[in-house]
Amino acid sequence: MRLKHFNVTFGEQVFKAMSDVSRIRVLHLLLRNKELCIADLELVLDFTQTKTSRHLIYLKNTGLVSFRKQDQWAFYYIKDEMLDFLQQMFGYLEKDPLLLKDQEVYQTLFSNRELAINRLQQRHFTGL
Amino acid sequence: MRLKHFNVTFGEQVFKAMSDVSRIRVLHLLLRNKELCIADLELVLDFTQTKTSRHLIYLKNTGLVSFRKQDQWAFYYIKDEMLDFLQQMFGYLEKDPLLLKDQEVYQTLFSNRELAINRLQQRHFTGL
DNA sequence: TAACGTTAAAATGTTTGAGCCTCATGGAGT
DNA sequence: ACTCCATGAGGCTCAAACATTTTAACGTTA
Repeated sequence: MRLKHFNVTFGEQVFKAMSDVSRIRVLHLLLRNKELCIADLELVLDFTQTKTSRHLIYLKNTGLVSFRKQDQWAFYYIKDEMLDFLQQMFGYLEKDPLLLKDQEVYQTLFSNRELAINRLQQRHFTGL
Repeated sequence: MRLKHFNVTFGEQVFKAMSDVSRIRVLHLLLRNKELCIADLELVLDFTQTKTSRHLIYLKNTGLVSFRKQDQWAFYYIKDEMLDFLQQMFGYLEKDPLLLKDQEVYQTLFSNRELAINRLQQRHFTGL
């Protein structure tokens, strides 16, 4: 169920969504780590909460991402049909230092169990 | 000399360049027909002269196109190192009705010898 | 378990700034 | 003078960043 073709109207939206470094960084993290909540993205990217939320709503409205509510968090993830396209896009950006650093920061925070994802996993282990 | 990787800063610029239907249509025509001058693009796309000129300067400034002066015309073309990337982009848009129509209009005008390109070729045949 | 206060997560209301269009003008070449 | 193209100024729409408010989970106490 991948998207092989789209029209210029949608294309315009998609490119506009990617025409901002903040959103590029968000999409990159979502692409490499399945899903993140607003709070975790804030932490990794060092954004304000408002900025993070706005950009994710923007991405949701253009149809690039979706989210699910679990406990107190909203976990955003890239929509299935866009994975193909975005992976191709980020092929061109895979060497970028800023994106590489973002992923490192994510890994560190995850290892240190400082993310909401960790707490979520914890709860599931303890049976709740 | 194709571009396989670029950083987010340039990526942001490129995506911003493509985040406008007018510029998408221009790039599409340049991609399929090597080079066009402002006046011809005006004619094919039904843009005002100002609008056409502004978008092409925008594309030139972001590094997607370049141009050469010949006789009274400025012929714009897609830069060599961006061909690969743009061809991949437009693979997703190849079925779009508006883009297909644009190319048809171009073909018709070209066949009817109503474009600057035609006059250019004419001059070369007659030896200037 | 009902009620209160506290904190965390996310969304919304507002203003400033950027991008696109049009009209009009300017300049270079034939 | 005519053609082709570029640029300046003004108006309009949309998006980014600010601070603030809503929503909901949690803990304690009784």
